Amino acid sequence: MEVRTMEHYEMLNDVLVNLFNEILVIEEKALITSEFRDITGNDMHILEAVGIQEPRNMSSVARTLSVTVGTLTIAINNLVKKGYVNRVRSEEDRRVVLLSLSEKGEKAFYHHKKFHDDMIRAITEDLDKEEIEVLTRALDKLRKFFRQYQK
Amino acid sequence: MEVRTMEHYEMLNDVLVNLFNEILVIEEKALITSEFRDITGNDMHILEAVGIQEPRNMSSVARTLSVTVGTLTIAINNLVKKGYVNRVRSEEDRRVVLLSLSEKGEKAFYHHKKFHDDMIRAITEDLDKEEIEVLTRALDKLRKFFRQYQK
DNA sequence: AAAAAATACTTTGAATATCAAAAGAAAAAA
DNA sequence: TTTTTTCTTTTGATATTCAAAGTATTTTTT
Repeated sequence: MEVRTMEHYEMLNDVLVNLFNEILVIEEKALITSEFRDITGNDMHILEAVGIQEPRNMSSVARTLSVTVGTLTIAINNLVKKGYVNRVRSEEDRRVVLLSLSEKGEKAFYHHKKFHDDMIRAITEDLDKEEIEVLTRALDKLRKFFRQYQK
Repeated sequence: MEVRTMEHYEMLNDVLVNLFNEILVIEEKALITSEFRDITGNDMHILEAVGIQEPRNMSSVARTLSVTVGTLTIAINNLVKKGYVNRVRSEEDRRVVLLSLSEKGEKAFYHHKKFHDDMIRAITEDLDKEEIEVLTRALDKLRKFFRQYQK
């Protein structure tokens, strides 16, 4: 293995070992500002899954988050109590619970989104179009690797 | 924002929003094989922090993991009970506890390392030297972004 | 139409993770 | 020799998670 490649290996390994493990913690610190001081990083993750599109039911949100529906129920209890999420029984099928973001929840959602935008800007700042293309391709490979390894 | 760029934005955003959140879950599934069925992803993370170098004390490992020493004590109790970690009082300073990996712990450590190696290989396989360069640079920026945002 | 099965969700009980604060033991400083 | 500091563990409280049991509603079968 030549030196140059070795450096890249070390770099990538460091990212995998350290950065990914730190990201959730750091992200949480960055997100939980004075305005949204009563929600955790986990909560924010749930708000993101509930999203700003059509209301979603419990099962589908749980699937997105890879948790059981029981686990989600507890988390949603909290978010409803804190006023971030609306929980409404469906009229068509009264077994179904529909989740949506309250105004406060949407605010938090957009606050989070801004963090991601900032992050993407930071990453792509000094990259030209072609380089961004390369980066996108590499990350896509990373994703495929994970999704395939899952099996 | 032009269409091409928008696509990349979506792509990068998806990676940041979903992939990073999934990675730890997927990694855990991939790692907890029949051989190491009694440890969690969190355990594996701790084994990684204890590492295969010189024995480390509680405080320093806790700092690496960004948890309190009390939290680490509990986790180490488990790992010692399961036979992955050796916990020895230092002779020089009898307040200090020195942690090291047992043979079983080292095996798990290398198993984990192999996963990372596979992943890096998968990512870099189809990329030429220049492309790897771009990827490395972008990830380095991502790392800097996070470390700086932390303040 | 009634009974049985399936579906969507909540509740419960147990395990694990986490922190802050208190407590214990040993070393360093005064 | 006290006092203070350092390193670790313990304790009590809160949160997250899952599997399994329970509830309510809808769909399917008989």
